[in-house]
Amino acid sequence: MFSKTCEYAVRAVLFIAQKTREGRKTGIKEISHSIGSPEHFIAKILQELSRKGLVFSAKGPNGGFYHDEKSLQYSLADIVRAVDGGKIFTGCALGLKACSEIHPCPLHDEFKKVRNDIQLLLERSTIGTFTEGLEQSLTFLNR
Amino acid sequence: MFSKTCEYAVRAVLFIAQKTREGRKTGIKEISHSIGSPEHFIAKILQELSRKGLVFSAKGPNGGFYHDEKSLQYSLADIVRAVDGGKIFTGCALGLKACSEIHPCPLHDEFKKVRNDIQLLLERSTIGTFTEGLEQSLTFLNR
DNA sequence: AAAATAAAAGACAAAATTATCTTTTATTTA
DNA sequence: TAAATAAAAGATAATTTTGTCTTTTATTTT
Repeated sequence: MFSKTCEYAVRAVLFIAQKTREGRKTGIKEISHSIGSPEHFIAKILQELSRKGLVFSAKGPNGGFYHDEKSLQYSLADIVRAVDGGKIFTGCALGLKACSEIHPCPLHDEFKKVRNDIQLLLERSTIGTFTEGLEQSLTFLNR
Repeated sequence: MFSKTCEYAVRAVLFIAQKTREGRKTGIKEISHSIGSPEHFIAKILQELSRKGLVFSAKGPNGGFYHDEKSLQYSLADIVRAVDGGKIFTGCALGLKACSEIHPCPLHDEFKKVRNDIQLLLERSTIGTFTEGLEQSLTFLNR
């Protein structure tokens, strides 16, 4: 569904959001350990998200990644788009570039609905949406 | 969503189904040209599908790929499972192996529905479902 | 100012996916 | 039976994705 990169990205972002809610920054080591990802790999991904303003970072002691209030409001769709692009929301199920409403592939009409459901689901979920479930250990992010 | 291999597979199978309905077999050259795929790549994929009984093949002049009546009844879900496995129907959106109903990731409940919709859609579509649209050029498979 | 901390950046490597090319085997037609 | 046809099989290669390692830069604390 999503690339591994994107899976790690979402998990990391949700973890950072949770820590932000607890009032602390969190470093690469803690993140990679907590979401079960390769350390340098998630570092790269977060560098990119940070360039795009979807997370913030601070160097030096007591540094790490965090969200400000505004970035807690970004949606999971924003994260997915930043990492995987919009293909999953708009692309053809059969990979046909020419597929469109007026020139549809055989699956076009059926898949339209599904893709739209996925997008809506991700658009309406902000990064901050999930901190409570994580806080109470109702949900998890590693392994 | 699906791997490139899977996209080609579904396109090829739908094309073969259409030709079967016209009463003819179709060769790798015609298939690859008609669905816009690399020739030897789709050949490999069809070898595999043929081993699994999802398409049939005949060597020699007037040979090629075709469906029998029974294999026209296979669902797109069968094709997807044969190529990509069932991951898309059952896997965790965040790639967490331990994610389950009783131990859910933050997206689990929301994504359950979407994954199920995708599966239902593909389960209820037989290979033969789409020949008419293709026949009448209401839908297409290449580019 | 020095030491410690932590992200940023860049180079490199492994693995998986996608694609190509050549040879072999089976079948049919002439 | 010979020639032509077409899939099967196997080897190899390119590309993309995923993962690792090392060095540099910025910041904070002592």
